[in-house]
Amino acid sequence: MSTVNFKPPDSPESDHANQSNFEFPDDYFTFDSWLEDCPEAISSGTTENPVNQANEVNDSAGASSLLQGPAGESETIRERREFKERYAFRTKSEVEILDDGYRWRKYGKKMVKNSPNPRNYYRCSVEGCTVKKRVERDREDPSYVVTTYEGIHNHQSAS
DNA sequence: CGTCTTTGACCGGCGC
DNA sequence: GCGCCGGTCAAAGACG
Repeated sequence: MSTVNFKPPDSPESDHANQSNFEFPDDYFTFDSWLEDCPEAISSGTTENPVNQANEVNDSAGASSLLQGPAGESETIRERREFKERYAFRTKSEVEILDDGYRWRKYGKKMVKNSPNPRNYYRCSVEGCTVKKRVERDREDPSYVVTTYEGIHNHQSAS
């Protein structure tokens, strides 16, 4: 199954636009303001199983670069609150190209040091839509894919 | 013919 | 001041 129809929670009201039944991933997470600002929040009260999931996402994400310096202990990290709506999903899939009903154009690939797997950057093909998508494989579970949506679609599903 | 993938290079920020 | 790292761009090619 390379095609998974699913609608992000930030989607407008076009629920049953052309897909009313979407497969809900095994693992699924949503972040309103990401967790790089308060990594403690997810590790102190939101975690039921601190074995992986949120911890994995947090650790494998860019947050690690902010937390890697326990010696420096910079407190000015949280000064940056310019993030928009960001949603991270952890899905069990063979392929990272999950079709969510929108058209994505890949604009970059990068190898992150924290992960042996490359990270893919996608962007919505629709002009005027600034939604971006970041897809990365799980560091310890190659069968899992971490998809991070950034922004909100200001148009209907184009597909 | 139009659209999208790919790859390397480039850039800016932050850390040291 | 330099180096590292993540993120983005851009040209060429592939593909339908």
